[in-house]
Amino acid sequence: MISTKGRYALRVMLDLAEHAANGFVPLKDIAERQEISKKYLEIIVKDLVGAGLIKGSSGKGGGYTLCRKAAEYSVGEIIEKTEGTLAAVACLSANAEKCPRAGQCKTLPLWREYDEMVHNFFYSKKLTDLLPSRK
Amino acid sequence: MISTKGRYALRVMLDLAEHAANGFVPLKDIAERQEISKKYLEIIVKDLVGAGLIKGSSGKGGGYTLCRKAAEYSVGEIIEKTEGTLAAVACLSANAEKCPRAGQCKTLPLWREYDEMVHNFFYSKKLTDLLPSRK
DNA sequence: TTATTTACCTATTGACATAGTAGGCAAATG
DNA sequence: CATTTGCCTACTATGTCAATAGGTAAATAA
Repeated sequence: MISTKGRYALRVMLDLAEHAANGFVPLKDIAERQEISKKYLEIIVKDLVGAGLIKGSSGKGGGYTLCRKAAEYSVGEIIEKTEGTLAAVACLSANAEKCPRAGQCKTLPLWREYDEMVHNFFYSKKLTDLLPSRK
Repeated sequence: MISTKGRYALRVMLDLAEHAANGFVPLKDIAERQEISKKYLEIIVKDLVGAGLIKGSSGKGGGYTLCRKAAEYSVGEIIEKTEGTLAAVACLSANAEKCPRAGQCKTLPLWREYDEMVHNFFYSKKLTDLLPSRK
């Protein structure tokens, strides 16, 4: 299950994309618009900054802003960076130790297939796909 | 993420399907073949029995057996029954309280689409799809 | 009838993750 | 130099995960 961390991160990214014109967007504003505790968001944006997805600027007139254009972000990388992994089962997680039963495991191919499907789904979805199209 | 409970449940079901000819299969045998603690498996088969997927018989010559033919089980129902839900995000879980932001939530359609994809994937996969085809 | 084999039941545990909160320091601007 | 902002460490309550422990009940075979 995708936790609040990943889901909130996505909402923060969307909020930043929508207010990109304003330059740096203060976290306080995002917290109010998204109705999420600012304190909790601090943890999440820290991850996003650490992952190089957004950047922050201190002081008056500061806030956060995207590093790239909205269309260049996939939902997958946002979730993966904040959630830690996109893997659906522990055996397929990046830091998983090698399972001794892998060779004879009848379920492993299923998990692989699932994992690939999920990966494709989220990495083909761009941030702009979630934005309202302005005509 | 799909936990051990759902994954082990699937392996138990596959084991039962492979040894269906023998009638009731003792949990002890399954535990040994699958290299999973019998004690832990007890919890899992209890769920499976409760969900009406398998049935147990006490005493010598007893064990567990499938209620239907292997081809009539979808992987989805096995995981859903043992895992509690197949929902990828809390907002889409069956017992979720109505989110007041649902109307304006820009991410909800994404989760719905994802949820549908996952549901279709697992419900279209049958137990027999994971079994080696004997020629 | 009694020993054995099996399922089935309740309770408990340690480790870890989740979803935050609290209280500050550092930097930038007006 | 006061205010606004980001940034940092620490703490906590609650819950879930993955088991283990120690039984009772039922069915069968000797």
